[in-house]
Amino acid sequence: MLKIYNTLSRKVEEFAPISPPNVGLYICGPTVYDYFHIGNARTFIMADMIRRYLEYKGFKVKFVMNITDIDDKIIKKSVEEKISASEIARKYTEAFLEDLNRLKIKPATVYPKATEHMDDILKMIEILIDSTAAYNVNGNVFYDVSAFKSYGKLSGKKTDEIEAGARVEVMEEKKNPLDFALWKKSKEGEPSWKSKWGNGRPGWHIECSAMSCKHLGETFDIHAGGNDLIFPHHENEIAQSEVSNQKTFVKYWIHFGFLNINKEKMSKSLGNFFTARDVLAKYSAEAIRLLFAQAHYRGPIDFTDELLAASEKGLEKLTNLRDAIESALSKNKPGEVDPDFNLQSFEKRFNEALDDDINTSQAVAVIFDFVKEVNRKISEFENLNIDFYIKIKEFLIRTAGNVLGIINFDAEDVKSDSLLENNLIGLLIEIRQKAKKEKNFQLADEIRKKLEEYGVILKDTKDGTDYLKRN
RNA sequence: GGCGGCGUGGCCAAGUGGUUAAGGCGAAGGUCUGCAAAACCUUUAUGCGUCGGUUCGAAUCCGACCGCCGCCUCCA
Repeated sequence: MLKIYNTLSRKVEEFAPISPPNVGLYICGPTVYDYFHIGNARTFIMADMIRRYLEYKGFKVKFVMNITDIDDKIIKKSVEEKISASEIARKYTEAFLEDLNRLKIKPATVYPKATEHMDDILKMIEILIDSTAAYNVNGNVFYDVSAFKSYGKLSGKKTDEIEAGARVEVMEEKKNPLDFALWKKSKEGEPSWKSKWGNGRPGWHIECSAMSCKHLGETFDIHAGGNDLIFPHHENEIAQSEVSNQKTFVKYWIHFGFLNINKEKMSKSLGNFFTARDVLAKYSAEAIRLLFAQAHYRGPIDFTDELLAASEKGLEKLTNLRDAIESALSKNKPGEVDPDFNLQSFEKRFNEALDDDINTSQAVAVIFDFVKEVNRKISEFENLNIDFYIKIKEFLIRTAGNVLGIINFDAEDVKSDSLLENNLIGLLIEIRQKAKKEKNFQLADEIRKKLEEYGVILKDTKDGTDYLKRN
């Protein structure tokens, strides 16, 4: 039974979806005005792992990730770069989808865009005005926080205390400093949409309420996002949706910890960030995912090169085993030994770890324990039967592959697919073999070293020399 | 000021009342090897921020203190 921490109740709860086996999962996607950074990537990756685990458990997940493609920041950027706002949005939406793909994040079921949901947004604002939870001042429409008694239930904030903090934006048009914009009047030359209240564009919070309702219904299972969205963004979503639909908005709220740089939050405003692209240029997606999986999703991670390098190194344990499995399976030389190997116990431990509030760190430990145990069997017995290799391969694909996304068995870099290349490498291996026999180790080592420079790694085993390609 | 969280080996990190405190990186020694690589074996926290308390028993519960971070404003 999966248990998960719910920000709303501040407790670990049993996960019981509204209409099993279906699960609705919504996550706040990016505002597309720039490349996203590796801290954003943590949220996307952890949501992806939760989604994949739910699917592993047999749930049918509808995964919705919105794209905010109209916003003040996009307009600002379009002025700076002298390109239209829609062109900025288009460019960074494309980059966003590309980066998700490179991070091995499974595509969402839908990526709704704000600009394509104007009717839904306008309709929701109208309902809010009709129910007196919103008011129009000269073409700006605001949500009236005092209209929603439960305001603050997610963040644990009380409206009077927030006002005491006096750090909220004060606008003369607002009745209450906490009120937030649902519809913003557009200035001359800015992108705008027609509405009853004049030309303008939607506020940030209302988009998520309108789009999640459209794609997942008035009440859905899981809403996830970064810690910093709890207040005000998610609080405001609750206020809008629960007043306009008169129903509970979301059953489980999940929030992810930050990625820090020198113990400080990584953020665009502090400028202390690396884009996901920067990091992907130096490290593999699998290493990034392993790094995130090794910590608890709610805690902070201090991001450093050393940590990523360590993850990259740890990953080699996994890829080395993968290569050994593929090599054994391709040899077509079935052995007879059927080792005593309790695969179920590993699968059980893996499940228990993730069932316990998505303890990915524990799950990773199970995978490494498994790798060690398999390697032990491989070094203990010379010819293990094919059945054993097939079973352990399937286990790794199911768990480390499909759920955690830290290993890929479809990698084309294991062996070359070019016959000529294979033959040439085979020839060099033969020559090296002869050199070794004649104790010409200098030549043998030179061949090995040169091939390594070209990305071909030789491994001397009892049966001869094996090789694999890496770049 | 309000609310939330954190402090575990050289580094990262799980564990939140009960056998020898997971796992990864690093380090040392060994097996295998011509040498490597990989893999395996052994070693690497009598102790979990500090001081008290509860308990037969605490990293785990309670109290105080020290240190660090986040949200309260656009931010994953």
